Amino acid sequence: MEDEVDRLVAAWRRERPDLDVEPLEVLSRVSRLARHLDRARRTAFAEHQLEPWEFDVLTSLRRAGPPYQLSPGQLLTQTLVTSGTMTNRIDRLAKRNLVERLPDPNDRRGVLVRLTAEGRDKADQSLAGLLDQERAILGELSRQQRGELAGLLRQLTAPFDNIP
Amino acid sequence: MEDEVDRLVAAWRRERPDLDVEPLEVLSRVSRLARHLDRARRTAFAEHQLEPWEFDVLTSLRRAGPPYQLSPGQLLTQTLVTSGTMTNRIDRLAKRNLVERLPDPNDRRGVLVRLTAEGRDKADQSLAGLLDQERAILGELSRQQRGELAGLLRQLTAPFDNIP
DNA sequence: CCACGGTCTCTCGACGTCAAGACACTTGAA
DNA sequence: TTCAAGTGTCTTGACGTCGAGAGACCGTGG
Repeated sequence: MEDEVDRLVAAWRRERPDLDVEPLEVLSRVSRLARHLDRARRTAFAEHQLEPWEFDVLTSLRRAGPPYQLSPGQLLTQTLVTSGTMTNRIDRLAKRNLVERLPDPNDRRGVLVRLTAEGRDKADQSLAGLLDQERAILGELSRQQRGELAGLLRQLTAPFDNIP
Repeated sequence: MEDEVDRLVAAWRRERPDLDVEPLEVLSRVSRLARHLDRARRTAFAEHQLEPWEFDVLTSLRRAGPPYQLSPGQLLTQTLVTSGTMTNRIDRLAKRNLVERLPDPNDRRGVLVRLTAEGRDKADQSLAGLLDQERAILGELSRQQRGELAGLLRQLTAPFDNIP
């Protein structure tokens, strides 16, 4: 089965035979697949009246375990957005009563963001829905292939996640 | 080497041992890696005074081969953006004299977007830079591993690229 | 005890994207 | 020929993100 990247690579080989475009076979697929996933997630979350960005923040807090609170800075590294964006996100989630902002008792510059009961429910419900959808997408692959894929991707993400 | 997704999955297994979160091992890595790549591309293109979205459009036209022209609709499917976004992109690229808009001789609703000589140069220069950067990122993997990874990713992208 | 660089969060303005709809044109069937 | 449905592009308004910088606070070294 051919995909858009196969066509893209073939076109480059025709137009620029002097270049080695092999890296695109991997990384263009990563970028394009991520865009497809974004769209699929958006429609999946719509059932729960949730935007993808809301899911990202709520589930980061949910994963932290009781008492379900993290600093904005910790949320930054998990969600890969800038600080201005995170401030905005927390504002909107607080307005919807899904999270609340508390002063950090150990650092008066800091703030802690805590999940409300309502926010926790939303996180739990939408996670189940997301996993169902992702299982369907991965249905193409055998269990072993999924394992291989995860391992290869880890080798690429690890440098980004550990060095900076 | 551990990455952020390993930590994420471990946290879910602790907090929600009732759920099978294995799909995240693959798809969360895809999404996160794509964000890292976006950032890396942004800084790489800055040397050429080019934004990632400009690169996407210019190289789509470049790949088309002489006379380097495509309809906005064809550009949509290649870049995975909406039509309103593409109109806006073409406007800005035209203002920078990197592309020009021509009436489609075969369809009076239609428009053709053509690369200017300047636009073609930009595309060629920035592609070489991108490939260098991507090769560095993929340096972690052997040639054979890159091939496996590309093949597995193709299985996931093909349904998105062919069905809709 | 003070000073200073580092850290944390927030503010602000500019920008790019999206979704939905408007409009003009095309196509195929009656 | 005519008309209705389909197609291709553009317009509009709302929204989310980014980057740079400000302000408050921490902590180490002198």
